[in-house]
Amino acid sequence: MNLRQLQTLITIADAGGFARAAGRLHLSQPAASRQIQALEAELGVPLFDRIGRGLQLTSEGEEIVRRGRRLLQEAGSLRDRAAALKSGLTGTLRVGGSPQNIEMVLAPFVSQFRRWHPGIEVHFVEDGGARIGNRLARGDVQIALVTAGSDLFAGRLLFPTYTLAVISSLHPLSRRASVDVADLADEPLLLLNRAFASRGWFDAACHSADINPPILLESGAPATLIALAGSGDGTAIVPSNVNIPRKGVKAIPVTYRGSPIGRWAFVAWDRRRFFPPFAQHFVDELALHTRDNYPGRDLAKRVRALRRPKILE
Amino acid sequence: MNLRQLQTLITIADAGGFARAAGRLHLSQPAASRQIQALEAELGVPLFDRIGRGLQLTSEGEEIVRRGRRLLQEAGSLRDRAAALKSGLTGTLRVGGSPQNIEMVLAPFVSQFRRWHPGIEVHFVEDGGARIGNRLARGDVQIALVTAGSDLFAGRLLFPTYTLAVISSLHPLSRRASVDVADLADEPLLLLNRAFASRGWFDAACHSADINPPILLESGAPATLIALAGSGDGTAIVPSNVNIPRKGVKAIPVTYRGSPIGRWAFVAWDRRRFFPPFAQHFVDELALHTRDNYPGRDLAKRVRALRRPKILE
DNA sequence: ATTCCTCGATGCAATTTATGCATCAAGGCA
DNA sequence: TGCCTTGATGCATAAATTGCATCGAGGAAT
Repeated sequence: MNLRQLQTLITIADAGGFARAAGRLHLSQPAASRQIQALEAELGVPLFDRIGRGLQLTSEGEEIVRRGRRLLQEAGSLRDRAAALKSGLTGTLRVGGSPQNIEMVLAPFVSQFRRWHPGIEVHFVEDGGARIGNRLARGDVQIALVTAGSDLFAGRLLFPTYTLAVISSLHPLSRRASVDVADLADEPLLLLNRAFASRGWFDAACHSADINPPILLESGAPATLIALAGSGDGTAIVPSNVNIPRKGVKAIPVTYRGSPIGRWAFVAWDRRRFFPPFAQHFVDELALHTRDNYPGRDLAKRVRALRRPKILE
Repeated sequence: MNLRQLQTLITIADAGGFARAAGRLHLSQPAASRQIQALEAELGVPLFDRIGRGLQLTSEGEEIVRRGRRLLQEAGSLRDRAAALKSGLTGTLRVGGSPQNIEMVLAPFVSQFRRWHPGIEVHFVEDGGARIGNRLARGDVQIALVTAGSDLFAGRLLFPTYTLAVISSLHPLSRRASVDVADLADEPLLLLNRAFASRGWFDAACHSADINPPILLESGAPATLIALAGSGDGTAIVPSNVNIPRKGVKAIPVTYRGSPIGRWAFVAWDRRRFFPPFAQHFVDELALHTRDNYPGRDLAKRVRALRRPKILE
């Protein structure tokens, strides 16, 4: 059985004759005749009563035609869908990021992206910032917001992410424009756990500076750390892409030897995989969007007064 | 696009590799590879990311696979349905007959037939007894209950249909075992219209006997005629397949030159058309059923005492 | 009754399509 | 580094589809 044969069958049924149908299908009459013969042979059921000059579907034929119509319709819809996917106006896009980046960067952008590309279904995949890269390599996501790259990935820079010290407004350090890791040597610290990429940067800086500050709490929830810092219980170290309340606390860039600690966030995709057109649009528009909108942008001017953050990779 | 290609695509997606899938499909690996290439070329969308040793569907591929599954499932269901139709256990049967025959013969039988063949859908097509033959020739019905045949039709005898005179029990003729058309010469008659085949038989007999009885009423409703006859308003001439009440009236066979006037009813079908197995069953079982059950059977003994009715065709 | 015309079926040759074999290039693994 | 597996490709072969010419049958017109 064959979509072609079914198409022929239906055309013959509609046209009321082999010759007429063959014309419509740009086929010769014998070809149509043989297609129906093959179909009848395979299904084991006569589809037409050949009565003299006329031609009429058997009751079996009628049923096959009904079902064949449905089948062809569905096949057509598949073709249409493929064309839509090809055009880039439709498709499914899985985007990965850390919970913070999804909340602060991707979600706001995607709500706009969805309006501009109603055919594209965007799905978020959330994972710790340190594990997003694997997800991308494995193909779980087509696009990821990361701070560390790989040869396998192509990418595009978006915005810098700094390491911030969040302290109570009453704290003596809160008047400073920046804090060096050395200054934190004796501060009781509120740190994120190692699932956060930013934790790695801070640990590395502490190691290099040869300091070992006391760790009061290690958490997976930045908000918890910030709340404790607000109560004066210590200094929270968080990346600049977290949501920081306007009142009660101050966020101050952390530096090491005068340079802010951080990485550029960039949007990455897998070089080895097919990268559909709408994914390219996503990347382009995201880059445009984050030129002016990204978490911690209000700190950027203060940071630029120090020095440009180091970019790895 | 092709059902075969879709099957291959899906098998590859499930098996996770061209070679493995090719094995399952009893195909060589290059053949599978080329089918996918053709599909990708036609749809214009890459279906797989070939990453090193591994293989993974693109998001487009995933969607095509989903839809392909549905398509193949529907195709399978079409095949199954065709097999069922072939087996003769399922199908649609359109049966034609006069309203009287449908009411008195077909409906009672079909309610039994449906129990024995739950897969067969039986539809009735009702028309005047004189027009059923055309319906059969045109293909509107596959099977018809008729009294007049044709070279085009095959058929099987079922039961005799006599012409009856229905009169009030008070009428002087009501004691007789039979009535000759000649006896009706001066009776006021209640006749069916010419859509009824039986009307033709009676007219022919009157013409042969050279009589011209007064026609009181010509109707399409046998019950009306019988009701009037019951009130003593005349003699109703009806075929023996109508429903005759037990009280108030007597039904007496009408003869011409000593022979009852009538035809054998038979079940007919179109020689030129495919006759599915279940239709054959229908005919066989209907013949069996009407051996002992047919309208007017209680009169049959009285008629046999006269002479066997003439059968035309 | 006869002739003509149309329709679908069939024989046959040609072409297009699909397949298998052998082989290649690339990536993963020991 | 060498080996093994995986998918892609060149090429020859096999299978299928198709078109042309033609046949036989059934209607329609004369």
